[in-house]
Amino acid sequence: MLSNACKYAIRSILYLAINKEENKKVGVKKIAEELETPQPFLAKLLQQLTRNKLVSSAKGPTGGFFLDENNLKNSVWDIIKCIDGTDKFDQCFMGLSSCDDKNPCPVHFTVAPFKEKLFKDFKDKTIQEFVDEIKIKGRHLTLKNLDI
Amino acid sequence: MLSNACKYAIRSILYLAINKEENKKVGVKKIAEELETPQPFLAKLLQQLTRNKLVSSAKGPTGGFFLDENNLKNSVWDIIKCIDGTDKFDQCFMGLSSCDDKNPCPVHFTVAPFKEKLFKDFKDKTIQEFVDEIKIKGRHLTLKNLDI
DNA sequence: ATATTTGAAGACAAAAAAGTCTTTTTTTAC
DNA sequence: GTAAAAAAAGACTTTTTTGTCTTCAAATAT
Repeated sequence: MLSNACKYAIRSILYLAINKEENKKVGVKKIAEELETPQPFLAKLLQQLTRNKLVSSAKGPTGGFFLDENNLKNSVWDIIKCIDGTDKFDQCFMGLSSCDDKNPCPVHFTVAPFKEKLFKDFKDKTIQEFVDEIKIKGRHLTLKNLDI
Repeated sequence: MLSNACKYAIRSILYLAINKEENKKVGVKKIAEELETPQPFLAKLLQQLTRNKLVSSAKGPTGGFFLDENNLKNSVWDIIKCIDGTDKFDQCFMGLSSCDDKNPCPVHFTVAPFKEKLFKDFKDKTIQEFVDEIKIKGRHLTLKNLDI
């Protein structure tokens, strides 16, 4: 559903939001290690996110990526729009060019409510709200902290 | 979620099941036209499905593809296994290598019930049953018969 | 028998996605 | 001021997906 690129992007931003501290910036290297993603590939993604004002960055030593107040007001949906675009979410699960409640494909009524719920999760909540919920409910983004 | 290849394959088989008549075979050309898919690409897929006994075929004039009784006993899941494999269904929506009820990613509890339902739709019902339901409930696979 | 029609098979090509590498620019610490 | 550290930018490569083309094999109608 989402490309690798998009998954990396979402997780990066949630990571930055969760680990946000005043004046702290995080380098690609660190983020890539934590999320276990290919570093140069992630670097490109972070640049794209920065260009689109979903992430903030600073060059030079002590530089890195971080989220400012405005960045935190975006939604996960904004990230998806930036990296993957949202066309694929409008498309029929079985590939029909017209599939809706009136002319449903065989799995339309299984897929439609799911999309509805997922959209709600992604569109309505800001990154900040998403992260607050993650912290309360204990969701995770990386395997690093899991003691097994 | 599903590749184009897989969508074409599923729709082809459902098409053959819906339009099944005694001793009638359908050529790739006809199927590709009806489903509006690239013909040579679909031909390869049908060959793959035939090799895996999900579809039956006959060469020569009046030849073509069709479903025998055994073919109708397969499930949509069998088609997915044949074309895409099922790994992607086991993977986390956000790309975490371990994501389950105990260590859920942020959208785990939105995605999990959907997968559950979708699996049920795809695994439990045979093609025959799937098609019976399609016929009763009036689902569609092509745009050809829709008068707008 | 043979021409024709159809699927089978595999090589080939194009496009998209994923990922790498190198160079440049900016900034900070010394 | 200079060296080092970081992001920015863009060219490049690899892999996967999607799709085409050509040749071969089988079966049928005549």
